Amino acid sequence: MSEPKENPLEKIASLCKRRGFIFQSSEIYGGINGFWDYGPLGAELKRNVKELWWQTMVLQRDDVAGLEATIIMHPGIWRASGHVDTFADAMIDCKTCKGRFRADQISEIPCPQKPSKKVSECAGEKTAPRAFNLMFKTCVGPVESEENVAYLRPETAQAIFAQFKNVLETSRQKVPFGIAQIGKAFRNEITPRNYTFRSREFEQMELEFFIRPDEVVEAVSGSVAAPVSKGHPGRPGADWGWQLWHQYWVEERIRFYGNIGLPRATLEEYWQSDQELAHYARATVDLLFKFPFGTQELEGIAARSDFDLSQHQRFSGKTMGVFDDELKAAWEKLPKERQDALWRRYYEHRKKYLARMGVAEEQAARTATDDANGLARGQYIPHVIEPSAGVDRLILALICHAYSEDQAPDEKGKLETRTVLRFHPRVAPIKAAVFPLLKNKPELVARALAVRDLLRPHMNVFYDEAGAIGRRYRRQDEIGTPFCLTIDFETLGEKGEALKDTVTLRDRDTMSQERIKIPELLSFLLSKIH
RNA sequence: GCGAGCGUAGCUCAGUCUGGUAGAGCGUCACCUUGCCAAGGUGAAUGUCGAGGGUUCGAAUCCCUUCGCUCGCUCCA
Repeated sequence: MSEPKENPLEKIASLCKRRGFIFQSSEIYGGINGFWDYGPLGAELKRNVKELWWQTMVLQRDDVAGLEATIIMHPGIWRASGHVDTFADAMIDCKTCKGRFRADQISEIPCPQKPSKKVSECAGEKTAPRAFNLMFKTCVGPVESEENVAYLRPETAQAIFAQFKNVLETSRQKVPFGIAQIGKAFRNEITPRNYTFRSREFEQMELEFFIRPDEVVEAVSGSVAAPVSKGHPGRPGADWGWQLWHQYWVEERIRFYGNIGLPRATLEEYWQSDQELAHYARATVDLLFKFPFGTQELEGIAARSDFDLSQHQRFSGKTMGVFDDELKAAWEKLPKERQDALWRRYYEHRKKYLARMGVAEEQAARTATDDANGLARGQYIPHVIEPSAGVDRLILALICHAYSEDQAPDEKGKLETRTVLRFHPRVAPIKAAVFPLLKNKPELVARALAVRDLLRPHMNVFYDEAGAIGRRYRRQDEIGTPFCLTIDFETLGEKGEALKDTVTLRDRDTMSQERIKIPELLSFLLSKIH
């Protein structure tokens, strides 16, 4: 109880609170489980990360468009996505064996303690069936009733699918292209754990990248390029099928993490096995980070086939298909046997999907035939590659990775522990701190404020004149500020013309100092933070 | 949801067993000092001891409830 904290996560949580990165939500009322607030520095850090993602995924590309959808949507969306069914099972707990079972399965599942008997027959004391819904529920309109129940979205992805046609028509994009969104999502987790890692309210950065089905690629390009090696496959080609697109996005995402200070070596790629894959997924790669509490997922890059758009097409009755004039033109020129082969493959995929979703055999065959006939008219439902990242767990990963303690000599040469957040300058909440060497010298203060004002329009800078200079450096180390600028008597020209108008530039990681001319400061710092 | 442990200042913790109404270190703020890596001096602010209820003349301390945190189960589309 009185032991000093050794768990790194506890040290990090203390630092985050002490310095204003992360607070517990509603703390003055005792807190609320699974909800976290970002303080001044955390808010800057998160803004930087989201801005970099948006820059990388949307603004610096010409094949991705943005979207910002509502949190509350038509409940039909969650029926189509499967969330209402899979989230809303009635569960029964056994007080004897501590097991939890779906109420509709207790006569099939064997009791964990007495496997000879089914759960419904064993002697364990059981609770009444309880609704177990992981989606937050609310009512639209002032009257609370079953008819106006709505849910807070448990993921941002579905809004992208629901608005797919609107975006397609207004953005002047053609498949392959993507729709990106950053936004809040809500899950009523049973056990929020591990600091902010699994929260009930969290933010996602998701891209749904729509591609041609392989049959269409083959019809248009003659063949589907196969992945040849590991690593980034380079610039996208017209003959890429889903496998290359999937590999491309895995590598693009790893690059992104490298650019914000999580190099490849800090991540682990985990390819889900066939047993783990969701039934509609063709492949899913999780990008994992080694948190102090275990190696956990930061992002999943899933090849989701045409499942999502197909579901919304079936449930909404609106077509989610696209018209592709290249396909139409190419199809006409294909020899009959190639047409038939591609038709057959597309037909089988569609029929398999429909059958799995419970569509009757005959109806499935009819619908799949219609779908396959669409190919000749240039019509198909796009497939999708989904890189989906959690912002808050990325923030936590950045802080955990940045956190370090090293030994630095103090004034008397004694070694002291120095706590440093080694953020990449791109994400650091404060880019540069500006100090007058002494605060009781008005010339130094005035000059320091002038340097602050020079930089402030371009980056987040922090001015500090309180305390000894060493203490001010250490304060900035602890919040991850990469550069400190000290205005001293050399700056004022007291040590000769050569040093006039230069400042001390102190580096957070090496603690080394160099002189830099004030007119060169801005371009130097911008080169480091961009 | 179940079981165990914990909750005292911004942070880390002492005080709880043996009821007598709150402390330390660090941090923060102000002033002085300070010529480049947590220096020194003086002063200050901050706790309904997680919350609610009970026992008692008196509760941080004992009891109950509740909320929160941690760990183990469970769950994890």
